[in-house]
Amino acid sequence: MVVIELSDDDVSRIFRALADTTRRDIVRRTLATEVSVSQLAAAYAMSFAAVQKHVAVLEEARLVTKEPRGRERMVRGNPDRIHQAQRLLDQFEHIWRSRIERLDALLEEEPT
Amino acid sequence: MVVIELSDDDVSRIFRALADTTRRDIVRRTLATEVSVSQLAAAYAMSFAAVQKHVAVLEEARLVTKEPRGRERMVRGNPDRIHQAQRLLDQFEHIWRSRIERLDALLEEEPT
DNA sequence: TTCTATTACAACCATTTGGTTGTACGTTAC
DNA sequence: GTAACGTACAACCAAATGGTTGTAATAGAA
Repeated sequence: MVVIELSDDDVSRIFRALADTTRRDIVRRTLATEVSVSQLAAAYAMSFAAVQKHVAVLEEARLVTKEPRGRERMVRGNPDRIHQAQRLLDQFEHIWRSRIERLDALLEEEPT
Repeated sequence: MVVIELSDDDVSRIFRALADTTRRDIVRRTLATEVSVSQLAAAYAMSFAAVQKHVAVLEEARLVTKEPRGRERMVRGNPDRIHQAQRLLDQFEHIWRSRIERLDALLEEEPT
């Protein structure tokens, strides 16, 4: 696992990309199996172009990759990126935990 | 820990709220210590009203709570909600892992 | 070659977002 | 009581978002 430093904009792009039901569903599908853009488009009640745009947003966030296969573009979910997002949330939990530790330390202080 | 069922809109709201640098910073600050809205506002190069709106977005996503204290409104980060977001990402990883298992099973199949 | 499927991309539109300023209101301090 | 502080909220604005339709290019099938 290569540890990549995420810029603030990267982080925003990742969460932004995940903030849409259709896009989350696309991530699920492309993590489960490899599918073409047109196969994805067939699954949703919206135009092909709309789905194409959703895939583009996910691609910019690097949550999926697109690979040409004949005339199709196969979309693959990127589990590494999901993992990175998880680690971001971990950092929040660390902040919270260290707060609790500080409070505990206060309570344990000997009254002078 | 109470396990709450998150609606699709809830999930969108959570990720949407986290898709902004200022808001992520507010979450960090309010997980670390309790701060008033005006204290938060003082930390950023934008108007009080703008920060107020950011807090409102976080509040709608239940990532923070606001509690009146005198004339101030104290903002507290909600670690439970962060945890829920983490579990959402966990689900994506499960999908990925079960794909790998399927592929492994295929490879292990006896050629007939 | 010709037809069809898949994709790319531009132009357009309504709504949302992230910011602003201004005004009003309750609370604390003097 | 009055001034200052902290908040709420409305109105406004530019830019981004999520959708549409239409057109063009490329690859595969007939």
